[in-house]
Amino acid sequence: MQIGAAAEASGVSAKMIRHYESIGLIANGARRDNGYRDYDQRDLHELRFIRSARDLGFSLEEIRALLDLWRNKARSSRDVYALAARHLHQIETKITELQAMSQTLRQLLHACHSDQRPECPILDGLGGEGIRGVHR
Amino acid sequence: MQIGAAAEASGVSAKMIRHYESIGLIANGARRDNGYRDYDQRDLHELRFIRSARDLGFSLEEIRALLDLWRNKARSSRDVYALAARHLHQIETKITELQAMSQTLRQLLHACHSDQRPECPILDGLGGEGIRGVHR
DNA sequence: CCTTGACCTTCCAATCATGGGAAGGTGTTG
DNA sequence: CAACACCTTCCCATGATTGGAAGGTCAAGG
Repeated sequence: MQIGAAAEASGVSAKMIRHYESIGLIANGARRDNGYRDYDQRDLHELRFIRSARDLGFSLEEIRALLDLWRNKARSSRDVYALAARHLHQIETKITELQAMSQTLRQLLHACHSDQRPECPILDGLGGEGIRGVHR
Repeated sequence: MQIGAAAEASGVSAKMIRHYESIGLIANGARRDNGYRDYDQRDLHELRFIRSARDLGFSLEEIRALLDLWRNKARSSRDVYALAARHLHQIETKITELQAMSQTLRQLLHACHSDQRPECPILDGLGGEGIRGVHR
């Protein structure tokens, strides 16, 4: 299986497959005589794993750790749980931040007449001292 | 007012103030004889505006547009509203995506025993075919 | 036999917002 | 005069991904 087919089947672009290989996330796999990369079902499984983890927002470093656990038969599910729980917490923190932003934005939008006149509470709000957008 | 004081007062780092200047987000302002940048209350107001907009998640390109509107006395609040509304929509989309991720993660975490054994529904879920994390 | 087109290879660059650090100038204080 | 706290410009790194250039490989069709 060439890289294009593996990309198609896994949902990971050929570009990214090469990149993951270059940073050591996946092993430098088999090559054919012509130098083309060759993928089997095992590789495909790994790529799909990565794809799923990316879809859940795990960083490549987190995925590196997840792959280590996945490959390690002597792992404890506690370690996996801890990693995933930490990530969930990050996501929830992010959601909270975004909700604070969206709430402030909605208030500003609500105060704005949205007509042809220049007066605008949105600009006034941004120009004022200090927006509660959490962040930084 | 030197750049350090302006940074302190605006919440925008000196590094970023120079950067904003270099990309034309703020004007190439006044310099003293020694070459040091010099800031007044007007500049400070602008920096605070940028800082607030960043806190609300606006990109620098969106902020560029907002600043244009802010400086333009003949603006219509409708244009400001449209820009902000578009941004709010992006944020809400992002929140929805993150909520989908967090829900899937919570389900996986809930199924995991989190003990010393290797069996782990989290890894199984990631290895399975297709995670509903929205995204990409 | 040669061309076309669809693959593949490596390498370099761009994105976005920010920070780190080097190498050097300026200015005040002890 | 030295120490220190500023400032200047310039280059590089981050994270994940994409784009593109320049070139090799291979099968089908004229």
